[in-house]
Amino acid sequence: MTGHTLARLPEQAELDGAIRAAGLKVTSPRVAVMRALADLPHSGAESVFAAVRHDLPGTSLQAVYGVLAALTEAGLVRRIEPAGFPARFERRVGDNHHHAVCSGCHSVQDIDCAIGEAPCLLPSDDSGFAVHSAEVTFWGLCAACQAEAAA
Amino acid sequence: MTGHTLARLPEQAELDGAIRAAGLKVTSPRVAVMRALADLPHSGAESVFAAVRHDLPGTSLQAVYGVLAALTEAGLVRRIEPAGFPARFERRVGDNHHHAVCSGCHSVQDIDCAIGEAPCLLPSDDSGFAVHSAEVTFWGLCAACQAEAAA
DNA sequence: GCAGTTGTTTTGAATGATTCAAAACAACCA
DNA sequence: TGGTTGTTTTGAATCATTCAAAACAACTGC
Repeated sequence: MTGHTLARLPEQAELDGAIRAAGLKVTSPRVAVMRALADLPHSGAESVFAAVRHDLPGTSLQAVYGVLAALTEAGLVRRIEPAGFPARFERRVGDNHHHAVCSGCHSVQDIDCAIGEAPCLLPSDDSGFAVHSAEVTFWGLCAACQAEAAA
Repeated sequence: MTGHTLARLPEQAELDGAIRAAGLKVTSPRVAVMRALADLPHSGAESVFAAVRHDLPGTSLQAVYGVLAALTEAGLVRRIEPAGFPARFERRVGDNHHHAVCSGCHSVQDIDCAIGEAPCLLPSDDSGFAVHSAEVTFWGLCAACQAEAAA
């Protein structure tokens, strides 16, 4: 589903600081969710729940939803919602990057801005529409699924 | 919600032909859905249902869902799913155009390709991802909602 | 260090969009 | 015009997500 990154996992203090800096109370479910997303970016609520449960049994799914909502609201995580799929979350925020969704395995990968810097897109004729953000989703097959399809 | 276009409404025969050409049986719910979408593009299932009911009472919501699914499958309509909203449908298919969603009134407007012709977007680094399509959603305020906000 | 306040999590239930399944029905072909 | 096949109706289920009240825990100030 979602590829495991080899990125360094953040320290406890680092996560605490980020959460506190966002004006939120530091709680174990929040830290656990942040850690889970650092480990497995583009996870859905259900996957985050599974990961959180692993080192914090007794955590409820609703708590995970609540935490994800709070973190998203605070700008600590970003929510993406590919058409036809439950929402996914990631900690990479603030840069205007985009996503590629594999139609085969439903994995999501980050894609840097297609053209130049953020905001990298502007409509050719906006008819007076004031653009605040642009969201790009690429659909196709990831390298692994192409290989499998070739076999 | 969704702006009323002034576009010419298609003739019965035109709709029948399109549906038949797609390999589907021509039924009144299908014609009614096509007509509703010609009248009000970017409508959701619920709005289409309301419009269809108007001249075809007795039509069920499930039938509308079924018709929309069949027409989408056949390539006669396109389904768009802005994050956080129920799916919307439109008859403009085959060109790779995009959408602007107003955060104020939730209306959707078509936006022509941002840069050049379709496919107008390619990732800068695709890591072997084979892109089949690119979907762009602009978020912001439509002209009307800007005017209202200014007052 | 400890109590109060405020915000968070738990528990349990509800919601909304969408889909499934079986039976009644209608379009199209011969 | 009848048969076949695909479509719609009817009724119910599903999934992701949200709501609400009560139990609880983090932070503030003492």
